[in-house]
Amino acid sequence: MPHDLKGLGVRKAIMAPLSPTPCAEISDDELVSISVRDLNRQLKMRGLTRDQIVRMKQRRRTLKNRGYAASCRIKRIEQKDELETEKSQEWHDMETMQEENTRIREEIEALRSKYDALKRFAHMKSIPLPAELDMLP
Amino acid sequence: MPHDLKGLGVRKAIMAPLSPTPCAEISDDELVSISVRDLNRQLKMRGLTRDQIVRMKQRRRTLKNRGYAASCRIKRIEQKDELETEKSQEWHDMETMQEENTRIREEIEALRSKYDALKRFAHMKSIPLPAELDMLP
DNA sequence: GTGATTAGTCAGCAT
DNA sequence: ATGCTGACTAATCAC
Repeated sequence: MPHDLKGLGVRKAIMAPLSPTPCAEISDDELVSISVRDLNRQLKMRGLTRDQIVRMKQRRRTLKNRGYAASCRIKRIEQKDELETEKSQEWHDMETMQEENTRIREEIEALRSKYDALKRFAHMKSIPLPAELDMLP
Repeated sequence: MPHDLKGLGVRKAIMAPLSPTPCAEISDDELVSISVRDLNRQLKMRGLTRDQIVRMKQRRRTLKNRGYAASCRIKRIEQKDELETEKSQEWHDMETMQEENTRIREEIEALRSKYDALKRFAHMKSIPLPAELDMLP
């Protein structure tokens, strides 16, 4: 998953002390994005000393690390948001089911009383009910 | 909330470059824990230069910051754990309610068929039922 | 080498 | 001064 290093709230003021090398010509954006092969080509093209090359490589690594750290933070925030979203969704489902449950309980209550009324009616009319119809589960 | 700076996986190797001051005698543990007043007393007692005092104060701040960062991370982890715990608890409650719901639905079904049987019985015996007892809600 | 993660440093905000 | 947090550096680990 190639990550987009841009737009991550970079603290540019801190960059300066990291690049005391006046050999520039290669921007940070290029430095982190071009391939190692191309970078080596570029470094050789301009006549950089061994030391300057090492510093460039280190700088590349640092810039990469900066991006990794940023995406790590973003990931953390996204996971937290996801958890909270799922939680509130579950809470909502819970609420719905709770209501459904209440509704069903009322329905059962209504059924029960209707059944009782039916049995009272039978008793009033002195109609004997078969045993299996006399008892409610 | 005074925080416990100990046992936070301190990278001691990194401390060295921060204290090039040979004026020690005050350990890091003391430095972060004693009050400002006591620290000032100690600094005056030993004859530290203006510069050394500034460095000591800065070092104190850095040590404090190290602790703050650690507790900040711990807090983040705890909050995440809390969220996950609450979520799985809700999931469990959900499961329970789901079962309850199913149970009630079966109960209602049983009631309904019993009621129907009662009505069929009445019809068989040619017993006229009052309208309000003939219809189920 | 790349990417992720952890501990630590520092700046900036709020108290 | 203190405490917290975001952004960054550096170390370390897995691949």
